[in-house]
Amino acid sequence: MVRAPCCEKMGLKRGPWTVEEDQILKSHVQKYGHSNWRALPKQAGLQRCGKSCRLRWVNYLRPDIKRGNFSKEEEETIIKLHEMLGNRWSVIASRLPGRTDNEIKNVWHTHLLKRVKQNGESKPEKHIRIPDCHLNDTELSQPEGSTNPTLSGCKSMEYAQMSPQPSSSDRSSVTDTSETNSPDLIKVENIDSSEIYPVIDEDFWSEPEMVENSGMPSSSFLDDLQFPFPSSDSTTDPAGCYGYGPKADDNMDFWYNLFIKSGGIEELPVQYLQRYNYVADERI
DNA sequence: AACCATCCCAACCGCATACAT
DNA sequence: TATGTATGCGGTTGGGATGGT
Repeated sequence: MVRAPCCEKMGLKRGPWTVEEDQILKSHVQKYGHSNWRALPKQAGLQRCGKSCRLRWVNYLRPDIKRGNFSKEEEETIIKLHEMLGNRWSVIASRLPGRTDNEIKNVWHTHLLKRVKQNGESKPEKHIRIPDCHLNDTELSQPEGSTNPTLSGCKSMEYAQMSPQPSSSDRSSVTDTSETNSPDLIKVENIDSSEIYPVIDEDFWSEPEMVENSGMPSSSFLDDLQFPFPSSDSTTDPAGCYGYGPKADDNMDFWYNLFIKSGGIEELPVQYLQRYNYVADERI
């Protein structure tokens, strides 16, 4: 059964916004903020649902929205980021101050996708999906001169210069930060890759200790694995991070990609992920 | 001028996640 | 821990604008 749209319940208005509605919403948000979108339309006297108000504000009324066509540079940035991140429009938008995820998504589908196809710019076989908890302003990059990370195996590692990830509700703060440093655009190529990829200690490269005839790493080897998730109490276990990270799937994708692309101990990720009911075959 | 096809974008929907209790 | 609610995100769509015939 399909859930009825929220606006239908109360006979609330849908469709295009009028100038009057825009004015009411804009002045209300500027005056009182938007701590509670659900209550906002009632307080402001709008016959709209909170979701609709939020969308209108975020995509159109926000004062920092940049209008007009995308510059060549902006388009290049979108293409580049899309190649790295896939359809993660909100993350891409956070790199383009004044542009909304909706706008970027539209531009991608109407212009850029065609251009990319025309130019024969192929999509990577698989995106390296960095967990959201690791995506901050300085973390959108890749190892120098390569599309994919080249880590081989993983025993212990730590992140360099790990900084807290703003919550999704803080998206505007990401934009604001970049604006204070002036550039309209944050250049992908200016980001230091050492800030995102782990610093690996020597033990990292050692072969896993295997249980005889099982194809499985020994339990002591698994127990010794160090995972660099900062928010978890259980830093030795990706599943320990599962409940903490903003997007659990992203965490697993990250690890999966990391391991699968490794040349050293390919058995480990499959076995390890299966331990957490993550069907590896679907991800290959 | 009239019709049709395509483009473009604002707005919507449903799901995932975060947060509160 | 379980459940309910609020918010954010990404995919999709409706309809106005534009261009071609």
